[in-house]
Amino acid sequence: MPRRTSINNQQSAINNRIPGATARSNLAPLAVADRLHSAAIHLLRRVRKQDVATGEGPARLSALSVLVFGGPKTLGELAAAEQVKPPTMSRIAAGLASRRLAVITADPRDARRLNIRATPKGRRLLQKGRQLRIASLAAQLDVLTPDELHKLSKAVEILERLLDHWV
Amino acid sequence: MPRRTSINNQQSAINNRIPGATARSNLAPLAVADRLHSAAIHLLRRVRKQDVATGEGPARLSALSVLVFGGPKTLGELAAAEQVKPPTMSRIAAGLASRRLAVITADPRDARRLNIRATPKGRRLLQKGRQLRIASLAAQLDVLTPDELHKLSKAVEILERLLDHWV
DNA sequence: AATTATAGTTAGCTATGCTAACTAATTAAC
DNA sequence: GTTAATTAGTTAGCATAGCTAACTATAATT
Repeated sequence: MPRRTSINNQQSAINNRIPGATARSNLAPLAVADRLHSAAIHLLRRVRKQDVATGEGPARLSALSVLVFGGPKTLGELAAAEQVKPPTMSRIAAGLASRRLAVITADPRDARRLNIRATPKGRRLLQKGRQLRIASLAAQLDVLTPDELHKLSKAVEILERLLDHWV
Repeated sequence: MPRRTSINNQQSAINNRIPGATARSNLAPLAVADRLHSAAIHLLRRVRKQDVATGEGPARLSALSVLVFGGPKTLGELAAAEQVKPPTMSRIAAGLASRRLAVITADPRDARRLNIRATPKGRRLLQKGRQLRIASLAAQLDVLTPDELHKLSKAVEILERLLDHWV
């Protein structure tokens, strides 16, 4: 089987290859951006395969993750965090509630608002799924030398800082 | 606004936080896997925002990308590349054809097969979208020092090698 | 020639995204 | 303190994107 030079998927869409370089100064950032982008796509595509084991769709897992790690949220906050519109989150939240992964209660201070929080069951399911993802990635990292792992770790630090300041 | 320690989205689902370390030897891989995973999620989530400008959904953009960078494919090949089932790809391909982003022809050698190839219009649309993604990422990388950029580049090399040998 | 295997399609389901139009509750104006 | 405006979610209805099961058509085998 020939190795594909470019792969894409549902979570990614646009991909590889070197763009036409314009100014001299940003040639390097463009090239690194291109390869980093591609690597991120392929990496997530692979770890995401573990998610089927949870029996839940990506939107629910993602919203649940925000609830588990970010604490209770109103529907609007959850929609904003997930970058979806309120009607979409309305259905996702209802789905989580129907599966007993979250509970939805009225806000005592403002009857318009809904408070949504993860249940212990939701927490367990999320942790299990997340563990599968991380474990599958860690298993791959295991072949690296300590030096490579260290370099990778340092690069992640750079990325974390970048993401922190991203507009 | 407080910074969320963990974010997730449609393309990601499961996320951050340090898992319970078990054996001593794989503590580091697990920790790096965790942060790398999270960084990849956040990075793609941000660049993906550019995709709306293309006017096409993620599945179509992704399939189109395979066609543009990998050349013509049969429906089955495309389905395999995208990790979806044939009926799903059948509709995606029909969608691409209806938008004149790809053409579907019968294989002259085997009448059961369909040959799907990107049109010039499809190529242009993909390149435009991809450019927006890469440019938005490159713009962020631009704040890095040459040394940081170099370290990032080296880490991407490690990742590329890892992905190459991934089962 | 008959059977089996392969390539895609059709039908029908679920989930996930959207906008537009609505209800209900709160806040602001007067 | 009514009335008006704003805010929070829901409902309805549409499109996309995933699946399985059952089908058609073609090719390969026996």
